[in-house]
Amino acid sequence: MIDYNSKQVTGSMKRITIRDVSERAGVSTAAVSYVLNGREGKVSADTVAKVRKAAEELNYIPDFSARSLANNKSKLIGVVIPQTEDRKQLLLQNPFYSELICGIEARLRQSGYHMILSGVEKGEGYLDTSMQRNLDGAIITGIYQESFYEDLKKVRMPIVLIDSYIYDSHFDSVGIDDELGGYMATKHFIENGHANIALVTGLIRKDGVVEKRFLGYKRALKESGLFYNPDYVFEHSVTYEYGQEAARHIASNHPEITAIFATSDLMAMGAMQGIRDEGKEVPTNISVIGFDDISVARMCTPPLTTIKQDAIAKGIMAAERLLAAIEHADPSVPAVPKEPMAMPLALVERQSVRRQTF
Amino acid sequence: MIDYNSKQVTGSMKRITIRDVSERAGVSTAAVSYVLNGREGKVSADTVAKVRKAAEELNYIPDFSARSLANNKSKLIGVVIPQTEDRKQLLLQNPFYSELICGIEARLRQSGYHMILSGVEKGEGYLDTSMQRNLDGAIITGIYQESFYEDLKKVRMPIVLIDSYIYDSHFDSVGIDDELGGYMATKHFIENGHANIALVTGLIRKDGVVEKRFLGYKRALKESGLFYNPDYVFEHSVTYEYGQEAARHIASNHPEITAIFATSDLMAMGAMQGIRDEGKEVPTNISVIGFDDISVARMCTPPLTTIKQDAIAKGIMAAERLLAAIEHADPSVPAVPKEPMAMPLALVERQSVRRQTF
DNA sequence: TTGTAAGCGTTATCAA
DNA sequence: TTGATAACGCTTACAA
Repeated sequence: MIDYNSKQVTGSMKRITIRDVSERAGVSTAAVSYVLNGREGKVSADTVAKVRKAAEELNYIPDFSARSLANNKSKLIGVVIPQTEDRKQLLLQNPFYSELICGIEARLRQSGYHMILSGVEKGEGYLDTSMQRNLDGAIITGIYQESFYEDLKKVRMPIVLIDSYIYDSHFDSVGIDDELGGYMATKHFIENGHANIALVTGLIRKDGVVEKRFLGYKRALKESGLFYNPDYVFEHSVTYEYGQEAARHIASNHPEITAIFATSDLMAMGAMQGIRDEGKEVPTNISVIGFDDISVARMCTPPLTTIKQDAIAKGIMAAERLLAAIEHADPSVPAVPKEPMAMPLALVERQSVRRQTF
Repeated sequence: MIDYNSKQVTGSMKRITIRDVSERAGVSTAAVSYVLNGREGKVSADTVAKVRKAAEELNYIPDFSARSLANNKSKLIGVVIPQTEDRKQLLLQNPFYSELICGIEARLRQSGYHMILSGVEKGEGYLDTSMQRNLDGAIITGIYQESFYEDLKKVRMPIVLIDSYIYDSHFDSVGIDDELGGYMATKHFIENGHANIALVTGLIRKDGVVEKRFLGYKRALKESGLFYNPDYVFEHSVTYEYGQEAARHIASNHPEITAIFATSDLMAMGAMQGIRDEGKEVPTNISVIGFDDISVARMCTPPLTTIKQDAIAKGIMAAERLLAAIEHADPSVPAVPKEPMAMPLALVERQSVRRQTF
């Protein structure tokens, strides 16, 4: 029995290198490199066997830094998610992002990549990080100022944007049909007899998902011949607290409003609380629809009707497309720009919407 | 698909190296290295100025892979969190872990480190990753089989364990006084007149946080002369669903039970739903206390009374101690085992506990 | 105070 | 098929 670890591990011992393996196998380092990288066609079966045996016995573990230096491949993917405004922390509080990350990480690891998860300081770029770390690619979620994307275009690596409507040949992109989602929610209210429907939302920014949901909201109203009232749009931050605040205002100042479409479940849950704060009931007095279908949506009281999207699947898909782009390193194959990927969407009926009767 | 290999993109991006900087500044690469690493005492003020200017003009960005190769410092920290059993995904669904990650990432980035966030396959080790990436340190959350820790001891880097009761001189550790938390919750029930208190919990594993909370539960009972009934312990998985299931069972089969202590908020929320499923009310018929104070705890109905811990602060603290260990690492001096760090705890009274009267 | 040059571990080119 | 060997970009003795 060989003690594989004794050399490697004992505090003062040196790292096992490809050279150690080559010596033990009685071949060159080049041969070892070939075998260990699957280019076995370049060496004899005998050599392959010897190398494998030696590597196994020595418990050889490659050094990715050296690899990265030599061939510019780091097996490292940068993942960027938005931060909270005030504190400098990731917006992981929103379960939607957590699920996204779960999907991304799982898929990446499955292919032997690691994920560097980070936020980005306001106004800072990501170019430095991508160059320092020799990133093989990046997945960017959220929406940033234009200069951020301009920077990103300069760097030579595949990039997948999640939930962005910036269509540029430099970026691949994965999202959902947000306009449709906004339409579906609003339409559902209308079909249930609601006419005065408020929109509670985060900042409506150009090229952001929220803008599209807003557009869908307006389309549904228009299609049904309903009046679009700007006073019914409550726009601020994507937080439970703002949802609550907006709903309180609605419940106390707008008796005619019978429905609230919140562009995220977090806000919808806040809204339900706000309604209750004013002594009213969901959905008896005011109905609510959310967006995302985060896991707590089914756990709250009443369970929330919402537009479901599968964040984990979204993350997996983004990773998948990024990996495809990275591994498609064949310069001879001409580039075919991909259509942005739109993931499926569904209305999940639970108990926060009431059928209005007159 | 986008063609990342097109000439225009490739051609324009030749990497600026330390050599380019040295040539432009008219000094040696050594001088540049000194200046850029803050060892300015080794060179003249004039040289410092020239180097800074040249680096600035060329927009020099160091290559961390090369740096890592040369001096074994990667500025990379591995962060490990548990995975779901069935699917191979991170347990980020539990908001508690999300918050932990927020804290860790923010603190790490502040000091110029990056975080590789990953799960670990069942039965797999972390040794490979740590060697491949030349990690400067690692933060491990959750509890794993013993061989995992044995592996970890072999690798020469500082490691901080979060929420583990494995006290070993190889590891620093950050947690809370879980026994006290369990005691506080149970005591609160007792002070409010409850005598038949159920425990709903994840698997009680040796050295795990749950075991300690369980111990605190028993201590409180004993101290008050109450009978500890093993039938009142419902032990399975840390999920909303199990909390719900257990509570249903309790509500329908144990009319004498008036209180449920759930060892996580997620389970507590499930429990509240389960109680309602059986046509009973919280806290009118059954009171509930949770653990963690995740953000939804205050959003649910009724707002949940719980043992609050600050996950973000916990993450920051863990990162802080890891950085301290890394930066004062003196290879010649054996590490001085630190006392495990215990973060503060508090009972947050909301509306899920009723005062029993007889 | 400065510069030269020898590593660090891999990959990949090019003769043999 | 093979095996030297020159990069890759940086740090750091060691010389000058």
